[in-house]
Amino acid sequence: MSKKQYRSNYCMDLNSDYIDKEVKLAGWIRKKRDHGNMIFIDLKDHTGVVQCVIDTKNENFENINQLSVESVISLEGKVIARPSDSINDGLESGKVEIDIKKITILSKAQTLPFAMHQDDLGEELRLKYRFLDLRRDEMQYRLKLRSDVIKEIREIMEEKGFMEVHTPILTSSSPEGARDYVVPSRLNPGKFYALPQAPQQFKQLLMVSGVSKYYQIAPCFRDEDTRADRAPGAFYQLDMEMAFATQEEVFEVIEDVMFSVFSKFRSDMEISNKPFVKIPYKEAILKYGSDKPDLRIPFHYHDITHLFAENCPKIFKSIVEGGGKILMLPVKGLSNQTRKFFDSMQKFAQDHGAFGLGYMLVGEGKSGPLAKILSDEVSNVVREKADGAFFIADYEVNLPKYAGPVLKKVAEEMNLINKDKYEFCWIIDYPMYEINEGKWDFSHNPFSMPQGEMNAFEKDPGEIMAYQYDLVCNGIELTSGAIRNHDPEIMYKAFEVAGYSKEDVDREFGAMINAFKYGAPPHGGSAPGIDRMIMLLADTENIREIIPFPLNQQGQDLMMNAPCEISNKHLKELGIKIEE
RNA sequence: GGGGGCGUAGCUCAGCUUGGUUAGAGCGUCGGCUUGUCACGCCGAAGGUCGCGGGUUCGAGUCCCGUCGCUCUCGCCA
Repeated sequence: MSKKQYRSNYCMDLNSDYIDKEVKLAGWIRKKRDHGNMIFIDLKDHTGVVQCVIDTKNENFENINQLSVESVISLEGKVIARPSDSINDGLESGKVEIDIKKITILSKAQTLPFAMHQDDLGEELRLKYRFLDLRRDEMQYRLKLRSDVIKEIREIMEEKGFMEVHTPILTSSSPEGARDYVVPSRLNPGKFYALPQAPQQFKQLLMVSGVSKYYQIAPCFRDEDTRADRAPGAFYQLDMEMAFATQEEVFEVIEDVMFSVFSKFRSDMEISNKPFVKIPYKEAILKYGSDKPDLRIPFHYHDITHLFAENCPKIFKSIVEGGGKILMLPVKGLSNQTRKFFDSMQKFAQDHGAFGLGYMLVGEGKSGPLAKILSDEVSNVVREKADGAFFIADYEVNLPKYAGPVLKKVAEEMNLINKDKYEFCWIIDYPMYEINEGKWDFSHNPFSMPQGEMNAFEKDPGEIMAYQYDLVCNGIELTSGAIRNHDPEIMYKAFEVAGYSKEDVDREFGAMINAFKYGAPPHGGSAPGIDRMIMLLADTENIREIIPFPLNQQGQDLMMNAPCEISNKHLKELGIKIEE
């Protein structure tokens, strides 16, 4: 077997410089154009396509004539200039073609379940034949982008002095968070490993070990139901953690990574300048109705509750007196919208749990359902901002359900989202606790440090904020992070509020609480979702488009037939009985 | 677990509203013709358990009930 048995060049290498050179190429037959006594072949490899030509004078003619598309061949031939009237300017190799001398058939292809150029295929079919789906140009591009993004991330992190450490895939189940994927243990019958939902505890333990800056391109496993931006099975995070770091120092690292990666791979887009905007959680809810605001939308809610102090219409009165808010959403161009538009927005809001969605237009005079009810003072405030506004009256706790979706829906329907921007923002000052069925529960990560540390607990739990932050881009949550609680006493106290005894904490989080008793540096970090970053970079609506081998919505791999049953022998070895 | 949408040829879909002769199209496949195409062209052919089960009806792809599958979404996602 000679070293270059299959190929001397790649398809896209070939241009006018190679004319009259003998070359060997290998790849797939993407297209055949049969002219009877002459056949054109588009040969495709990972670099692209080059046209090859053969006619009946060649003894290999019949071999090629019979070959199906997507068969794999190696061919030898001479690079020749195309006749001037058949140059293909749409193809990089379009000035030349290969005059085939000899071909070797390396692998015959059956008729494909779908044609390579089809781009409207059902997802089920694509996943079943993912190896073919990935052969298409669009998917090849996404594979390459994913690889390049991860390479870029690694380079930036290494340059900043971070060290990659691999953490276990088989670990123990944790009572907090999503459902775990579990793996039975043969050596310990009746016991189970869990796949890590994130390397959270390990990275904090690494801090205690004296690692100063840790990162990992880490797989995370959560048994959750699917969403367009959430894949079942595994997803990847740029997991990172820093010792002796403040929130600002973590932000600086993440901002550098995001800014570099997004500018490098989408130079056509406008990207938020560093430092990214910081929005306190409470403000985000009142301004955007969401802790994942899409800042490409050029309008937001305004709290105008104060304008209703004296002259409050009946329908709002009980809300205002009960401590609720009146929010105004001024939108430029609103007065040009049809009645049908307002009706559909009203229905949309109600479907999401709103009591109602009033509006007032102030284009020429006042109109709309609220025009008669609202004071001139209010309409003047609207007029300062726009020609019309929606109004919501509700308690703060109800806002995320519908105020955010309404804002987004209005922007989408009126086509007011700037698609040429990546708008980043930090959401900071998350509440440490929230009420859940009458008791206090962690609203985010239980390992976050409460602001004020031990002194925080002098406040009402609902007033305690955590050093907890999210990074959001175009309405998509890219990462959650926190400055951690490294003090066992504060941790016991924090868990006590959420109803955990000291014994509970020792039992459930033994490794970490124990480690913190042996000298733990203050530390904090974050974990941007790599799949979501690539989704934004590749402009796909669905996260599965940028995952090479995703599971479907039922958590199945239709290509590999996973999950699958296992033999009785296998089950017995694991000490497992399947209940019928 | 709840709600919406979809399921007809290998693929993408039309036909269903208003039940009625032999269920169509494009792409793909197969055969024939074709020496300058590059979404090659022209002629022809094969290919269907209309997801599955039941019901209504003289008659069901079409209407009704059930069921399965896919997909979007709510719950869920410390």
